[in-house]
Amino acid sequence: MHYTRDNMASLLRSHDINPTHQRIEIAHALFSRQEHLSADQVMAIVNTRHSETSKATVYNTLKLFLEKGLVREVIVDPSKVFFDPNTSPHHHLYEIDTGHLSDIDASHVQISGLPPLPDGMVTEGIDLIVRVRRKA
Amino acid sequence: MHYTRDNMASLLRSHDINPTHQRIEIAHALFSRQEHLSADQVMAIVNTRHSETSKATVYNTLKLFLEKGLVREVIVDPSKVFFDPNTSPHHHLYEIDTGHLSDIDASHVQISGLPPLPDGMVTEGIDLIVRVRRKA
DNA sequence: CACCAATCTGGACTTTGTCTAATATCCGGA
DNA sequence: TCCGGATATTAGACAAAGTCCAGATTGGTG
Ligand SMILES: [Mn+2]
Ligand SMILES: [Mn+2]
Ligand SMILES: [Zn+2]
Ligand SMILES: [Zn+2]
Repeated sequence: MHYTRDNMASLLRSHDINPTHQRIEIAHALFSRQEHLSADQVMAIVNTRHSETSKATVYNTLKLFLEKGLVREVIVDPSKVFFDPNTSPHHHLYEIDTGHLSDIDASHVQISGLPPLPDGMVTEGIDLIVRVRRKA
Repeated sequence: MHYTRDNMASLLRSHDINPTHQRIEIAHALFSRQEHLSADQVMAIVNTRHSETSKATVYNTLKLFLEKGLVREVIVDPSKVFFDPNTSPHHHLYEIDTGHLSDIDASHVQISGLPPLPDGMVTEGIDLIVRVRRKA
């Protein structure tokens, strides 16, 4: 399955999102790269060559994708949020020096011994972030 | 051991920090409460009654505390950083609705199966965040 | 074509955080 | 005590990420 714009349209429809030109471009930026991108980076990618999509639309669209479960949010840098086209459960490795964020497959990682949740609470997600730095 | 201002001064000295009036007040805000506070919250606490400490000093001081290992940074909310007076290894529970952040004791939690680090990299820390929401 | 709802847009605005140049404080030596 | 330099604090300008809104576009449908 390639990440053509047509396939992006189907993907959007399957998540109950009306596939407009801008939404298709933004989805294509994320899914064709399979990388963690900030709103700023998405903006830059989508607007290479000629400017097509406004800042407001980029933010609105990413928020929409989030609500519809098409992407996931990764909060590891205090100065910007990353959007992640990989919504399967997985963890993250963050290289502090470079700002590069990569996936850690969850299938072999095991987390045990977490205390029971407070009453009336339900888990929205468990984020495990390994912060690394180049050895001195 | 109470969190008197005198004890704060000793604590600062023991971390190689020159204990000034402002630094003592900021340390006192964090340690007497033993809570996770944002820079904004620290600012508000320290400046109740009469204004004493500037925004620049609050940020400078929190960064200094961080460098000297007196506090830890917790990144869970895309809109602000929390500072944590508890530097022992522990995890966090984040209530998305309220923004409230609490500690999870690390002693019973076990994380296994993490892949080996990329070459030349060293772990700076492992953050485990359980995001919860009030049940619908 | 005319209409309506959904979408997109520029730009003003807010918030968190940084930077800088001027001032204040502290401390050791003469 | 007075001086001089180092350290610390400050106000306010600035920057970057993100939000908001009122007006313009778009894309069907009758
Ligand atoms: Mn294009
Ligand atoms: Mn006071
Ligand atoms: Zn990921
Ligand atoms: Zn904590």
